[in-house]
Amino acid sequence: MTENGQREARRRSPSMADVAARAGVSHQTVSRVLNNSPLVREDTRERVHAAIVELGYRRNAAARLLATNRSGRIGMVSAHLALYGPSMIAASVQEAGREAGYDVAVIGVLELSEQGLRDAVDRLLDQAVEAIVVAVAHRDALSLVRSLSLPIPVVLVQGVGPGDTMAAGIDQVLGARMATEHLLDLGHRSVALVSGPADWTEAVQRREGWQQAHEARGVLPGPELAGDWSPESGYSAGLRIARSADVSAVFVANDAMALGVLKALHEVGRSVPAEVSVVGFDDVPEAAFYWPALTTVAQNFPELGRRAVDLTVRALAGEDRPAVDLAQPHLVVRESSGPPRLP
Amino acid sequence: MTENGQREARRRSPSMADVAARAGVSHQTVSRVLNNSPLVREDTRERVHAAIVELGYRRNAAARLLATNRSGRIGMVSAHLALYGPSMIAASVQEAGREAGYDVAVIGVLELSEQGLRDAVDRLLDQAVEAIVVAVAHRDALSLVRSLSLPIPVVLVQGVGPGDTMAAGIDQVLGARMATEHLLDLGHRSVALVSGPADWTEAVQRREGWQQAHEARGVLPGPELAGDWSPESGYSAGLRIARSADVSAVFVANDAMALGVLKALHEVGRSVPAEVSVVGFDDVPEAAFYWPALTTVAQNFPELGRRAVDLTVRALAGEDRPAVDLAQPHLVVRESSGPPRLP
DNA sequence: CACGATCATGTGAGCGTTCAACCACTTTGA
DNA sequence: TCAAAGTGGTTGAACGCTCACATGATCGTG
Repeated sequence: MTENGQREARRRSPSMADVAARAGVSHQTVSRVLNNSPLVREDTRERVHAAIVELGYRRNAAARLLATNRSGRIGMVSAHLALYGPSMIAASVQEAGREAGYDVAVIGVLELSEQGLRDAVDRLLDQAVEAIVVAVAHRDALSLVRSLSLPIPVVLVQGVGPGDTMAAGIDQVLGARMATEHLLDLGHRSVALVSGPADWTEAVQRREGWQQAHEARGVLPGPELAGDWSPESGYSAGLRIARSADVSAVFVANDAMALGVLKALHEVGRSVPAEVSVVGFDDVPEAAFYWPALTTVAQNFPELGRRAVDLTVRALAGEDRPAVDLAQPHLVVRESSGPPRLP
Repeated sequence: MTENGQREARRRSPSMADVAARAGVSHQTVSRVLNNSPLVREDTRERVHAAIVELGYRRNAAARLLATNRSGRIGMVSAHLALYGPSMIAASVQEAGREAGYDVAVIGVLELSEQGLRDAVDRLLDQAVEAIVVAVAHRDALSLVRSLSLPIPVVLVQGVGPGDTMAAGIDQVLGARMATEHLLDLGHRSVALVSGPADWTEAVQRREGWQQAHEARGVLPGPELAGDWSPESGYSAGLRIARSADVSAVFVANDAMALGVLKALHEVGRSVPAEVSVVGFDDVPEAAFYWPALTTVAQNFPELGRRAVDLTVRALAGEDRPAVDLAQPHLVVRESSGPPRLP
């Protein structure tokens, strides 16, 4: 304890007071310099800056947060980050947040239980986030988060529909409709569907778009096969499709399953697109190199991230006018879709 | 200003003092309860807990950090999060960190300049991380980060070689060697290589393993084609391979490029594996559904994450004994590799 | 039955910021 | 000439927690 002074000097990083002493001003003046207050003379400002670099000072974020109660951080809860869509959304929000001057803390929820979600939100709250972006397309998850009534703004960014508030998304119904109409336009009488899991809003919406396209033409939709986003499920759906000779076109709710469908068709010896046309959804970077190159629906994720962050910033600024911001996807036509073989 | 009291009471979230008052104890006792100190009687503990839930109290992390100077957070700087390997590593470290009781803050570096990297580290330092995990396989990036001489431990987790300190990784050389030897064992006289970009340590190491395998047999390696991890680059390499009739086997440094190679071979009409065998690296979830199903090298990412975090925790505990922790990959044989066609 | 242990709790300082209030000194304008 | 307004600074009190230490019970022990 006699070496108290030494110990104290040992490794503590320099504080504002140290800088102030060095520059011969008060700590408050240092604070002003750091916060770009105009109320400080040019030469003192320079003296302070010099002291800062000499001491290698860096401002303590915790103390600042404690005093201001504003962290400059927004939280994001995601699920299924191994899937293409969710991971792209996470990346885009993070990037857009950075551009807007926010740190984005992403928490991936492993199991989509109520508890798991609550934990994720709790951990974000512990990190003092100023707002939370929820990117979980699971239906129950959405309603749960809404029911949490958090003291900070919550913005949705996946599985968004017209009824939502404070939500940014890409119009899944429209995308699916475009894909399906593309196939119908080519002359197919109807289009089969390989869907995603029914408890994902996005799966439901893509199914909806597929249905709408048929309705708009007054024709009955083709058969519907349940998938779970995985290539495996696409593969087994593909085998069943290959068996039924009357299916000439399939809309597959994501590219990974479409890959499985393609494989099944190859194995059975049905050619794509000559015998069966296939359209996917996502436009993963590999899609152009599937065999054959996959026609699919592309989503503008960077744009989505920006819109989500924009919404968040507005909510943070006190704007409470509910808003839904749906961006449009677009169809990328490649080689896996073509006109049906004439009978 | 006259309504100062009201304003103060307005929205401030409850503090330890509030809980203490409510439970009829001192703030310190509340702190003890929160930190599971044994020095508190069971009934007071319950009273405090009750007060906590009644008030909806949650402990202020900033204040805690300010007092303890320990954030319970480790930072991670990643690059190329859109690629399979890097994103898996990021996810696995995050998950392993959580299990070890740490928050993991991931920062994705977009451009791998010195400045970009410095910024990323700066931002992590601002977040008061206790250690930094660097998952950037770019050669220059590695040396740069090492030269930074940060006041906190730095652990490497990608592009790791035998000469490193405090590093966890998967043995890339071994993986590539296994892939190449598999092909040689099948009877191919030599194996061609589609490599990754030369400034990625991992690309260099996979090339090294490919070379070693040939050397061990005393045969000359096949031709080498430069790629950049993208399916496009694999595709154009594939076209060149298809043209040279004497190449019967290719080792492709990642699965995405392997997909491109497969496509090129299909287009030219060379069958896989009858005419050309192809082996990839990564074992992406889709690999089993490529056409044909891709033989490839799988890496145990969750294990890698655990080891990296373990190393970090040990470094945090003051251990400075340098350590390199290389896990073994394993070969997954599927349909894209087979014996050469007899001449 | 007084007397150190041990247990359970309270007290006050300190972490490094920002914020509100205040001060001294200059300029302005009627 | 003097009040008002602006400029460039200082001072001290928060913010909500933990740490070191003090204190008051309770208890076994010689």
